[in-house]
Amino acid sequence: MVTIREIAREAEVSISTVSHVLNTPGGGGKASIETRKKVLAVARKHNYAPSIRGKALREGKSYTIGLLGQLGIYDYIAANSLYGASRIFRDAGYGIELTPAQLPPPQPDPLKLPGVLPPVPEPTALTVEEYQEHLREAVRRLLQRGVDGILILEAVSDANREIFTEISKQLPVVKLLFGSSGIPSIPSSYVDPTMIAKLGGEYLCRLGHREIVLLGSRPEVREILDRYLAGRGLRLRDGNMFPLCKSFEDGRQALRRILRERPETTAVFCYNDTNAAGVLHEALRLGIRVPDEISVLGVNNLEICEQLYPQLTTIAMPIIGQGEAAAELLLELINGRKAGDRVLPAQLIERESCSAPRTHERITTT
Amino acid sequence: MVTIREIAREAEVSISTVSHVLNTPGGGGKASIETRKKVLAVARKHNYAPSIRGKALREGKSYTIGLLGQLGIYDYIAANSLYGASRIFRDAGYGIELTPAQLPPPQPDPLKLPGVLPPVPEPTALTVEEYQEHLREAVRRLLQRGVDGILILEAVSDANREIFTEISKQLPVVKLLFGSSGIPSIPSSYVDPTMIAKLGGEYLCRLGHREIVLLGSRPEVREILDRYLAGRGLRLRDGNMFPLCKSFEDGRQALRRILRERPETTAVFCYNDTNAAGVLHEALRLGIRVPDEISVLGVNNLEICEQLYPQLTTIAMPIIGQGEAAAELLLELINGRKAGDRVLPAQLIERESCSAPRTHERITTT
DNA sequence: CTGAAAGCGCTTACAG
DNA sequence: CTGAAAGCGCTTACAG
Repeated sequence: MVTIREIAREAEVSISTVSHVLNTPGGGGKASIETRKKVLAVARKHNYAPSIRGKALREGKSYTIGLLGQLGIYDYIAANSLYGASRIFRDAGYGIELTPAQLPPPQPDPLKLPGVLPPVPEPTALTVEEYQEHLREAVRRLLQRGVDGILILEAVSDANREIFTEISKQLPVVKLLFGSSGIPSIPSSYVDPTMIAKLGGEYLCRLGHREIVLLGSRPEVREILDRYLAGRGLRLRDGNMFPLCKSFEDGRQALRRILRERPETTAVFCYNDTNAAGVLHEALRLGIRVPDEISVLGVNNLEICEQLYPQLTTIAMPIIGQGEAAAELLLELINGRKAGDRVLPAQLIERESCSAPRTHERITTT
Repeated sequence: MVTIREIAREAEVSISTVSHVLNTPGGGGKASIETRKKVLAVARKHNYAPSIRGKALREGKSYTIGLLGQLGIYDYIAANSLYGASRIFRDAGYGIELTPAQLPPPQPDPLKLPGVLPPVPEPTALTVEEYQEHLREAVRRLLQRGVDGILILEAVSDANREIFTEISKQLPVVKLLFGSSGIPSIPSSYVDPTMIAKLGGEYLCRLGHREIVLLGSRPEVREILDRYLAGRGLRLRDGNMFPLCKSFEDGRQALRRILRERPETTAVFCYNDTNAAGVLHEALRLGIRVPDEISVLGVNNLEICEQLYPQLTTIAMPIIGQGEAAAELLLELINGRKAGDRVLPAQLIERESCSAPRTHERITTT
């Protein structure tokens, strides 16, 4: 890369003048038109753009955002919302610093060849202390690299709340996804859980379902849905049996348990598409017809929805949009303004996995 | 962040001495033990680590790697191999610069709410010229940010070969995934296609299949597999009908066409898990039993394999390992050494979608 | 053994 | 209208 010094020499002016011309787009009325032209011509000729490194040092900021989170780039939703954020940051002249603060991915290498590849640590095996150590180390690196703000891509929990609160005193911090941060100094961008609960409840009621089970939602969603159903003389039928049902495998087991303990169920409201995929998978295995014998509703609208059998009806949310909102929040904070939560809407996507209940046709159970 | 100047003042030494003590871990025999102790104590007290920004400017390097690619973070394989790379870079003191060079994701926002969210451009609609402009802009930003090297996460094509070649003259560049780069100055890390072809061919032959169809592989894989089969008196049965079969939807259509035009087929070798998922989906729809009536073999070992019905037998590759290898290559180049391609092994993962052929039991077609 | 000085690429008062 | 100077945080010869 050519430096400002070389541009100055070739344009036969001082570096001050070069800097000035380049930083006053309109002309500013300072440099003479001739000088201006000459400098711009030389700069264009060399395709010169001021080095961020020099600028950063001088201005005391880095034009870089640090990314902090375990999920990070390894999850469809996180990745796509991050793309949304990256567009906003890019347009504002900011880069995203990825690596040094990145926690391990949620799973080990799909293929381990013993003796050929180094073993990948199993992050699920991390103790709380190890996790916290990991997080602190990540923050330390981010600070050392002088990021201007931090984007958290992780759910706030007892294990990290204190650490996050601590950083937010030193630096602008915004959280992306996973609901509100619960920390006043850390605004968040997320999708309205009330809307998700109501959209799902309303849809299933409209189809005529009265025996509905909810899989793996946060407590507040459950409460909202319960209240909505109560308004129609209904209630959730699962007795809160499945608060932790999240994964594909969880979904499979949940369906078996539903068939055993709640055979009257006509609709399963799965709070993510992944456990919904597990429910569908197990239904296929057991010969339970979806949606004829049981309706399945997901949340997220992942790519996988169209690839499942039957295709999954789900509640979509603006994934890229959440990232954009978070980036806007963080830029607000960096520019010294106040910022509050950004709550985005959801939308129902009808496919094949829900229909009116036809309970009495059920053929198989177990 | 506290600076070296404050450490120096508090330890009552010059900044030179602070820098020296911190940069000679062993003691180096230069500073006195007392001074050393004092400096280290103060540094530790403040949790001081030298700012990368200052160091970078002085040393003429940024300790940052730029990421260039369309897929980037949005794909399971790319994301996980990137995680592998990030670990290596982090341990070497390098960060990864994400945003400004990132091209759009392969697909639009799963949810578009008109009037609520800004529209997301459809990258598939990019013309070659737009794509090239995008790429050049990304490179320009990366250079402006002074990255020490570039990691390319994209297949080399006629549209970008020249641009990539050009960058590799200015900066160390390494390509990750998608086979060899075909550009001498850009080494690559990838999985051995010969091994994939042979593993698949050998496995299907061992099961007794003689009527095999190949879906969506690159030509060289086809050739290798053809040669392997020829050694056993067999040949591929598809007449190269499906070179471009990549997506889920492609897989669905391919199965219908196979049943129509190549009904004798007993095994489908899908060159990725995604089109294999399409084949399985369509088989379910049509009532074709897998593997009883037709065996399906994938490549990649994506998460989805275990979630399909039946679970997909596939050829796995070291995904994180490929990223690690690429990072090592790039560090070699940055440190002024030569580096060649790194070719990694594959491995068969048996699940449920392949068995010995039982063609005569087929019940349905269409 | 320790510190003053130069310099990486830039911007911003300030002087002329 | 233009340029010399200071300084962002660091490291590295060099002098003492």
